[in-house]
Amino acid sequence: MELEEAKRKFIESWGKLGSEWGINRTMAQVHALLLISPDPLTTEEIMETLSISRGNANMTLRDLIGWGLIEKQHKPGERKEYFFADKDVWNIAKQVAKERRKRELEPVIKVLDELSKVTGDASDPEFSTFNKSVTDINKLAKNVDKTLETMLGAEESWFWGGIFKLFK
Amino acid sequence: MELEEAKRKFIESWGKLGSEWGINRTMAQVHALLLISPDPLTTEEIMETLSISRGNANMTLRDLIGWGLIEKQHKPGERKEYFFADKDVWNIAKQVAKERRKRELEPVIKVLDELSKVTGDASDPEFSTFNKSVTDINKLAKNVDKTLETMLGAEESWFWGGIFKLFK
DNA sequence: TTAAACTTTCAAAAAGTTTTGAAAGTTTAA
DNA sequence: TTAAACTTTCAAAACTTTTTGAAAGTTTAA
Repeated sequence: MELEEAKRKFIESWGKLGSEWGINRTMAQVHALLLISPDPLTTEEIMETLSISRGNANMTLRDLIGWGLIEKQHKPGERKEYFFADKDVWNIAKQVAKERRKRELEPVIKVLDELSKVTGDASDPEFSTFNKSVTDINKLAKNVDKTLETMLGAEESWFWGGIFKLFK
Repeated sequence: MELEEAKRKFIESWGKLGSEWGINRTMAQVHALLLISPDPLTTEEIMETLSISRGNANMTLRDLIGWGLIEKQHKPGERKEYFFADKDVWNIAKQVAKERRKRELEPVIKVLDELSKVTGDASDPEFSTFNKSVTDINKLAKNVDKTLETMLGAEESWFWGGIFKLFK
């Protein structure tokens, strides 16, 4: 396979994976493009390469900055803004985990905490089934949350040494 | 909060979380409904409770069976099919992880393996940046894959004992 | 100042996804 | 067999999300 074709394929696959995991396709594609670019790119270049509009490029770049996945860079003497991606996949994974935890897991835990407080007649199957499922899910969610917190906090814990020893 | 309101809220929240993670809202809601139902429900009852059409209910139930999250049950002397959800949250998490691994992670690894094979001039920044990102992501993906395999295979490994000791 | 170079906004359009519901198909009991 | 009871299908409609592009806004150098 030729390099240009491989690049296209990489961008396409990354976009598809993103959309399957609830991240919009364009955002994942822009991220992929920056991941394989040795140098920072301008909005113009990104628009061109991916055939997307100015508005879309701008919004997507802002979102990616919001996710902590890319950064702006200014070149001395130039007005244009350049964008580049952090290339450390471990940082990327951490950043995504961190954001999803904050944006999605935390609000759900808040609701589950409320729902866990609902009281009722323990001999009523309607109540006890509801209560068991809610408290079980709440426990799991809180454990995942705590585990993530630990994982994301500790740079090189026993945990990472154990799980990802083949990788780092 | 009253039980009926709490049930509604649980179904709504589960649906929202599902859609954020790439699972269709109705599917997550039907799953939530069955999770808090002490008894199996018919298609009719599900349609009614969630105000969805017959077609939608049928498709969604089939999908949920495909994900291994719910099962059909037949009551002796009755023609209708009843549906019920596995209530063990640990099984649910395992099942979802298993399916996503198969449906999404595996195809991506296949593409990454191919892209890793692309050869080029190591002194060309275009090639070396592409190559580094692809091989790094490939390594991470394979590690996640292996880790999931281990986790999902071993019922009560050191891993779960360690990570989820507060939960089980 | 001014105007060129660039970035941001947002309403409307396009694209993508989900849902509907009526019709077709299947199964069962008699 | 038949027909009632139930399940499945799928094209069209509704809804949701994403994208566009032109206009407005901002910054900078002279």
